Amino acid sequence: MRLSDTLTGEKRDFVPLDSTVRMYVCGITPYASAHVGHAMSYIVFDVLHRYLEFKGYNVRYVQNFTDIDDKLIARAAAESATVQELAERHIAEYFEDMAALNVLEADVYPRATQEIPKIVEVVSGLIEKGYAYPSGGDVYFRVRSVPSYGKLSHRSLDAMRAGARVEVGVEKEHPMDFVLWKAAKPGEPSWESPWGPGRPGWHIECSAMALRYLGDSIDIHGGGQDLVFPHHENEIAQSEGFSGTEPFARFWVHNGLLHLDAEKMSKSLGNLVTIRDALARYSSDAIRLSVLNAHYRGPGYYSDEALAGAERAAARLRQAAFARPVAAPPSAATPEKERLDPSAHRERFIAAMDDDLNTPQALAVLFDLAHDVNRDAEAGRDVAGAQATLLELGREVLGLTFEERGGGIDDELAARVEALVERRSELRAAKRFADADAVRDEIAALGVTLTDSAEGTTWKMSGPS
RNA sequence: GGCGACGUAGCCAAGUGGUUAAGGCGGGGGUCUGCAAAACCCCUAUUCGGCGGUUCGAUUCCGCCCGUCGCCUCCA
Repeated sequence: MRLSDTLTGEKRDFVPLDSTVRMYVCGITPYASAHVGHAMSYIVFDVLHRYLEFKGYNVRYVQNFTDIDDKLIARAAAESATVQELAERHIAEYFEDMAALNVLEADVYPRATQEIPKIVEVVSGLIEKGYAYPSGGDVYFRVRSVPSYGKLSHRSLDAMRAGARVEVGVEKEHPMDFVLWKAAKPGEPSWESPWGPGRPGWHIECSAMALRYLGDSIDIHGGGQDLVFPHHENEIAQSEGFSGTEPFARFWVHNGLLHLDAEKMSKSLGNLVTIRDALARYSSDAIRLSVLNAHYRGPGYYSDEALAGAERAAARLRQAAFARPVAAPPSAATPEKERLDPSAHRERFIAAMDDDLNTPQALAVLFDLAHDVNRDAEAGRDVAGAQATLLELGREVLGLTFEERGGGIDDELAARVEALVERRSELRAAKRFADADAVRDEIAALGVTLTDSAEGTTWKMSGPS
């Protein structure tokens, strides 16, 4: 398959270093609930993860939690909780959110606070090699020691320095030098180190964890586009400086950012919708479909209109996957020509995914397949094999569940609806249609939609309000 | 200001130097139904922001312009 690499700006053939693909994706800083922008990113990398395994690769997937930083400290203080309590709560919530979105688990979820020895080792190594220097209890990375600094984000130190918002710290040699280790302030969580009590700076934890769990050279390093600079740029400087191995990551994969009302969604702007908010209104499949409908490198857009449309689209795939042929049930005796052969669709799907994870195109193939399944099922042909392919590709590769949004119906309501449905059926049998329609209106007022068929009447909760 | 991305039907969104420019939503028509709903089927861009250029031929390559957005500060 071909994959885009932010560093070279090229789309190249992806070949892992050895039989196991090493993939590291930056995780969250657990100081608040994850929002749908996070959902977009982790769904994208989930699909990459799934597709690599679908292709037969072994994947070792590492995703971190940066469970110590300024915002965590500030938020914990505001809530009179410890940093650890706050982090644990949001990490637990994150796992629930990901499970609800049908995101497969990574193999390792290291946490910054549990990797202090490795972090200290990396910082020490960087000092020894001249890439870093202690200063007043802090330790800084010396950006001028890396001539290629800026190679990922395609900018030069001079250009960055020209930026008006860079402040020169008194204890730094260069304004772009960034902190590896921060001296502890009173009351803050801290760990012992050769430079005194302190805590890791922002970027170092990812270098330490990637080096520890995946080695000096990894195949894929992923994250949102907003991490390209400074986070990933600094990770490269730290990791390559420490290990002496280039490249630290062979493919840098960045997803575009999710927008809400024409602006990117972010914690700092406050314009966010949490994953729980979204899941309360839309199915996991709808959320995934809305993400995968656009290429991962471009921006995504969250809106009720888009999600409602995706919900309908999800229902369309589900319908086709479980549609029953109108004629005789399929059997082994079914002539070849009376069967829908999905192999061409399958090839097109794989070709699309092979081309830098072109999920919009892959999805289009699935919709084409759904269309053919419906048409042929109507004509009485055997579509079982095609349906199996639809389910297989949708579930295994795209992480769709083909299930409706679950839960939310209590027994009392169900009993009431059942009784009303029964009454309406009796009225219909008696051809008292006006009365039957009145009952239907009553049922509709409860937020329930009825579906009549030859086998009887079924009901379900209407779509999101 | 520097660097970068993008502008395709009512909306979302793939894609290609040249036969009919994917797919989804929405909309229109039809099948089914007591009527509906749901579901399914059919239809729905002579055209790809604007102006030039290269070319036999450009939506696709180049230049300029207009517009939107991102990064340069915490962010997936």
